Amino acid sequence: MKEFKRYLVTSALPYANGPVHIGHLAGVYIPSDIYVRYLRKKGKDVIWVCGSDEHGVPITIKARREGVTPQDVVDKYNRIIKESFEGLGISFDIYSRTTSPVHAKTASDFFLELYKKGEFTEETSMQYYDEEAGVFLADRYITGTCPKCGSEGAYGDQCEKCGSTLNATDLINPRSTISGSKPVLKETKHWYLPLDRHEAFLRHWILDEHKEWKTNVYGQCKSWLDGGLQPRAVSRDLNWGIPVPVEGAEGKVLYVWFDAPIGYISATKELTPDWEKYWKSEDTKLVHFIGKDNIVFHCIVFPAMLKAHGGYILPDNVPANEFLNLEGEKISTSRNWAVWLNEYLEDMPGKQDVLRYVLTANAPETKDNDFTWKEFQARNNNELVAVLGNFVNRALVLTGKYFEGRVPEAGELADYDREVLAELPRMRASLEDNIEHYRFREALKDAMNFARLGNKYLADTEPWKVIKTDPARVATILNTALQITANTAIAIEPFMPFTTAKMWRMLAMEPLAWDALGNSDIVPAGHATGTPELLFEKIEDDVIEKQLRKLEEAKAANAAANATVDPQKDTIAFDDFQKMDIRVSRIVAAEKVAKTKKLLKLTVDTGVDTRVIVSGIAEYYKPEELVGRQVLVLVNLAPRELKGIESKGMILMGADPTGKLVLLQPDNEVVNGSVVG
RNA sequence: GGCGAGUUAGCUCAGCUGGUUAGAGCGCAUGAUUCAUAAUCAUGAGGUCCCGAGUUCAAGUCUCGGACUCGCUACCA
Repeated sequence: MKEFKRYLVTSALPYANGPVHIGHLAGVYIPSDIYVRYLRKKGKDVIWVCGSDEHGVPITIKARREGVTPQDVVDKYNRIIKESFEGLGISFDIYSRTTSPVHAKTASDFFLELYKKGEFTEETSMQYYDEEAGVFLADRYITGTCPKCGSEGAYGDQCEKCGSTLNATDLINPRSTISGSKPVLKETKHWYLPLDRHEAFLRHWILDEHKEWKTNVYGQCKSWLDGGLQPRAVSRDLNWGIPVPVEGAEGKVLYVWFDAPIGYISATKELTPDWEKYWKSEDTKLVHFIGKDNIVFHCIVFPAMLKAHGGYILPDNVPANEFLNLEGEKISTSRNWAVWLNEYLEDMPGKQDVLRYVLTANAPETKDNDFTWKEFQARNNNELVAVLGNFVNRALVLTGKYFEGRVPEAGELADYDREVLAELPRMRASLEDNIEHYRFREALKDAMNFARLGNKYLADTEPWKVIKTDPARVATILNTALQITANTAIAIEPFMPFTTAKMWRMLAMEPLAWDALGNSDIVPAGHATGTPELLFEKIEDDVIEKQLRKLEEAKAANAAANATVDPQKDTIAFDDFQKMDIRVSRIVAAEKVAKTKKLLKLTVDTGVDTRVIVSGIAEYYKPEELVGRQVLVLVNLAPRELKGIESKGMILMGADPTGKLVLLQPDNEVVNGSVVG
């Protein structure tokens, strides 16, 4: 195995358009914090960088919606995110931001270097341009009528009513959301990073040289590589971001995906003048902690950028986690279904380590996992209070009671004492092995086993009984118990730093180094311990119920806000309506269209004729449920070919605000072909 | 539909390159104990290892087929 002299750890840059929630923590920030705290404690040369990702279209949209500048938005969330990370003890060496001047220069230079080396290709295309505002319009800045379902308010990249992916140029009657004016098509030039050029290299580097990567990461990479890599645009027409630093690129900025990972480099530069030692020495171990949505960027795109630039090292590992659900449902910012870190810190003061513990114990390391408040309560009460808190309390209370708080001298060790103490180095080895292989759930169990061992030791040796007959033996027992206590404090530190600090205070000791772990002579005899306090307190039902209520309320409030009905469309003449020929028709046959998820091929008797209509309702209706039913059909819609089948007409459906579709059918059976109007 | 990941005790998960009675934590039951935040310790119950076929002396572990869950991707009036 390769020997590394130093470590460079990065964590995915949080996007600065909202606070951080438990999903982010469990997936990325807590695992990386554990890893880094462990390395530091071992005395390794390690730096850990992170920061806010502050560019990109969603931030500009949020700013516009709130009537503030993009800078205001990112300032606000950068502050909230940074403070709440600090509150939870997430110990970055630097938390920077992609709007920093150092980053602007770094990203700009990076682009220029690739540009000079001929690593980009250029392509010219037609895009919408707002003449009033004088800017090219990103897809999200254009609305219009959806060419597919005809509803108003579709965006340039997607119609949220029907879910279609669109090209901005397909929109009927497009309008700029900035000025409201009608945009014009104008030529624009963009730069692309031809990932396909790096495919052979990436294939070898990942598939041959990094078989040890987690299966989800390796599999995802293989999937992308096997599918063939495409050139990716690195620039966009936007006025929020880092300007493309070449001539003729006015009004163009670096695309966020290109800009953001360079943020790791910029942050390192801001942190230390020695940054090159970390980024450009083969004996540095680079590790990217990310969520599964970021795999392609950190395993394919960013390495390709670094390779194309030259001089940079590539990641040794990319431990990506899966997603965390909340009470059985996907965490969703837009539906406000989340536990936000900043709110947790306010609602549960002093309970940072409880959250750190629960999210580590239940981390989505191999598959999506579920966070429930009930489990949070159970883990706190049955594991932290009962096992860890209780053991530490017992050891110290007994010492206080029998030896006035002074660590007693150990006499001759019994065989059993030696057996128990011999466990300590073994447990340390397992703990280290698990952390170094990014198995933090298992590692946490190892750490907790120190406290379990202590509880068992006390139960087996029964000092409260022995004290009556053999106080000297009790001195040995409690000395041993206190050695285990100090070991526990060291073992849990990467996971629960606040608790460890409390334990040193209770032991009245300076924190011991990682190297002390596994030893049984680390608490000196005669030392006076401090006053025992409770490490954790029980969490009662009402606290949990309050959190559950809070979630339900947020969800209800959000549903109410989203239930808004579209405003009425423009008035039309009777003639316009008359043009539509809607008939009551009967579905006579239905089958799934092969190789699609949503499409059904329906054969309908319209009274006029029997024809085929392809409809995207497979997610809501099974074919056999439909046969025999009467529905309303727009029969004179221009035919359209879908998946090679000519679809003649449209089944009329009702759509609720979430986009769910329902059939409309006549109150009574009527003859097929009956006119609707 | 294509691709990736997952499916092991009531719950959350370990089980590496196939090899004795399939493991852990929590929960549950019984017992012990009282130093400790009714905490702890011991013992036990509980598993057609998603289903089916195959390879093998031997399969949770390998191969093929299928089901379901999650993600990426394509198609959608």
